[in-house]
Amino acid sequence: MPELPEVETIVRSLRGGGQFGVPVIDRQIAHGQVLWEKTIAVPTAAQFLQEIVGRRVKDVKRRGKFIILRLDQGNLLVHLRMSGDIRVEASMAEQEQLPHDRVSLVFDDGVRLVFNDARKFGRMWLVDDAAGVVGGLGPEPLDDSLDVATFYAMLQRHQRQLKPLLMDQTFLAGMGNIYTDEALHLVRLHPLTRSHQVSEAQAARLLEAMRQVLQAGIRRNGASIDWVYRGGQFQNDFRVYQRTGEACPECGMSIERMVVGQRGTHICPQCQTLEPIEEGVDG
DNA sequence: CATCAACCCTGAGAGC
DNA sequence: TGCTCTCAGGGTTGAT
Repeated sequence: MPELPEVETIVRSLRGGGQFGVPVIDRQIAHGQVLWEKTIAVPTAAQFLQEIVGRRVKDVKRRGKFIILRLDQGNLLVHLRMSGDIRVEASMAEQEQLPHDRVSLVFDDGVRLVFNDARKFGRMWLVDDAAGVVGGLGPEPLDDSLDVATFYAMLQRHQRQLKPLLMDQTFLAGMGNIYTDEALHLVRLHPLTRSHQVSEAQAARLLEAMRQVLQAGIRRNGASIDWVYRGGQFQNDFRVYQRTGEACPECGMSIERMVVGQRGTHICPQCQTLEPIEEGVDG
């Protein structure tokens, strides 16, 4: 499931130097094709096809789990949701229509960017102002401007279950199911811990743990789960995610699966208890 | 405000 | 083999 590290990997590729080989920056869109209309969230598919013509990609950025292609006029935003993926085909020879292709953009030199999405949850927006789409997002967890005091204060403002709160994109932008489970295990916090009961010391360690797993994910080009998302290696480093029944890397206890906020959640029942642990938490 | 169910979808795995 | 059923999962919406 594309989360921050997977999206970051794709953004870096689109900028050049990544697995796509061909950067899209400075390329001009000659025309587009929409094979599944609902993929275009804004405007209508027909308007999108009309308005996208002639626009040039000036930059590619990430905000939370959104890919933002800054154009010479306006912005094209992409959210991969569950199963979205982007590929760039350099030459006509390698261009082919694959199952689940939803939108393709052909540049004036023949290079093609294709949005493929088996589950059809992914969306694209063509808007003047990106803030209209991503304006409500919380801070970036990897941004240095998010310090411990700020993060602790954010947790104090809510009395919610920790895991759903961390995954709430208006609270923090980019955390998904995988990296949240991994970070919580790293700091031995139970996913049902009430956010306002997290101490400042725990908040500091949690922020550090989130950064640690996100950066590890980026270094490994993201995580490839099942058939979704290709090229990542971070799935080999999972501590608890999808490791139900396997031994906790810290204590050897069997990893358990539970449901929190309607999401499959993986914890070590020995390391991550709901009762506050005053001793031996450091690790 | 916090929580939850339903919804959008389809591949995959289980059960038969 | 092949059919049917169930589920996962990010995010939105509406209800409690």
